[in-house]
Amino acid sequence: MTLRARGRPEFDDVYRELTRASCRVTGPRKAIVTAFAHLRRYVTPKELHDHLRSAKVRIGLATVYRTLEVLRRIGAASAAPQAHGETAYLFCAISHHHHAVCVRCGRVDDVPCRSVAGFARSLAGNLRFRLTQHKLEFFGLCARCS
Amino acid sequence: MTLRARGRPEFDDVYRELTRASCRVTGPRKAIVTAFAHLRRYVTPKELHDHLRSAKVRIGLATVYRTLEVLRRIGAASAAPQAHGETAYLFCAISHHHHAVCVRCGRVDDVPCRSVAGFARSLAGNLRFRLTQHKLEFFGLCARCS
DNA sequence: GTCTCTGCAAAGGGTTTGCAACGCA
DNA sequence: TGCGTTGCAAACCCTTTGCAGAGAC
Repeated sequence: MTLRARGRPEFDDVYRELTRASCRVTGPRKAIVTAFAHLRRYVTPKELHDHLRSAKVRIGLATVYRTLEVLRRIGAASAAPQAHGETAYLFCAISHHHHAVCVRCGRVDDVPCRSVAGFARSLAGNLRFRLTQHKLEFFGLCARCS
Repeated sequence: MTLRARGRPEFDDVYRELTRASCRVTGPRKAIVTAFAHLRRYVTPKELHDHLRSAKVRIGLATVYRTLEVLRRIGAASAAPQAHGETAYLFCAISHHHHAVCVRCGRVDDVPCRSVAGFARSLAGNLRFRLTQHKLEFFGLCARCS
């Protein structure tokens, strides 16, 4: 397993999914998608809103919240509730994968979901990512329930 | 790797850690620890508060919040921010480990953190836990930063 | 033209804080 | 007795909602 840096964000994929979900491709939404994809890290709605405003884009905070929720619904963003109560979002490809988050610069690369064996191998040294933390949780049925 | 059901909660370990952290072992804190450990699943502060009140324990919601934060700090609880904005807490042993959460009954068992190889083996069939979902995220330094 | 989206402001809801009384150590 | 803790209520802050006007298709 190797880390695959995301290429140029494919906005068209996102716009297509929006249309498929009966959502409109509006100016504010395009501005949000562009800034969101450009940042390439987890951002809070407020952060994204500030970013847009400082780029002279007149937009409401509520619109950022609503758009991020829509993007999450169509699979173009992943949400990560933070400890402080805020929710951070990451622009990402519309497919199942994991993330490798750099704790220094915040950059996020996609980690394709192959097999657990591949995961183990990568930990042996192939992964060009110095792991310092991992978060792992299992969900399923315990012995009594299954 | 096998699932190890937590034995009788070791309250004394918790009280010892509290003392070590210059925190006092008070009546309200004992009540919270007892109820918290008894529940053996992720609970929100409000849920725990309601549980205590219905058990005729007079206690303030703010105290529950403050105590859960203290327990998290000393390692006796793990916090999991929820999608809705709430934070759920789980009473757990004071050592590094993972969790196996039953999606039906909510029961949580500790999964000792051995090696990744052990993790892979367990997935091959030793784990008496039917996995239906997993959540995995890496934190560290990317190639550029390290 | 229709139906969704937008910005603004107010409401909502979880969490934190200020403070005087309380109670471990 | 000293200092951390508690309960209550108000303050805080992130997020959602209501609504009238604007805009996509």
